[in-house]
Amino acid sequence: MAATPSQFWLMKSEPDECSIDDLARAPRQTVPWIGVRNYQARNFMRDQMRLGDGVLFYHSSCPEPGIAGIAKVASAAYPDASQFDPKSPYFDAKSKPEAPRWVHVDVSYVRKTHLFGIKQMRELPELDSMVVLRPGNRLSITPVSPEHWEFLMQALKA
DNA sequence: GCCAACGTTGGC
DNA sequence: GCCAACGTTGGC
Repeated sequence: MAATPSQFWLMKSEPDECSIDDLARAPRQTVPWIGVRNYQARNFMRDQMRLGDGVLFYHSSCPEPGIAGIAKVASAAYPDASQFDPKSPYFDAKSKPEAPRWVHVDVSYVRKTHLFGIKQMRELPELDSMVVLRPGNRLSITPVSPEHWEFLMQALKA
């Protein structure tokens, strides 16, 4: 049974760090979405994400930015261990184990798509209200409306 | 490597 | 609690 997810997200990942292929090859095809150090993005994961939510897996900061695949939310939010590791680039000296500042969810592979580039996205009037396309948007996690999700599912079939 | 956008920090 | 300086993001 594959219940239709009710909420949708776009999550940016640098393919140098974790590409859609890396996700497909990961143990149980699941990765912990560590390293988010932005409160708004954290709050989406902590307060709004639910198991099974649909995820557009987006490659950023790379030669071909765009949607590279489909994933899903695979856990509730839990503390990000890297914030307590002084050797990690994500270390946060101000975060205490008894009150972790940063949490994250796990994300699981669903399928790879052809790369749907940001340029292509910007050319489609159907998508022009997507949060991720707003000028200067820097949020690594943005909500996606059911309409945009449905449109993209159709567009990504081909 | 440039630069616009914008979140965060810290002095006041 | 304001706001300037600074750092980061991310497309180009």
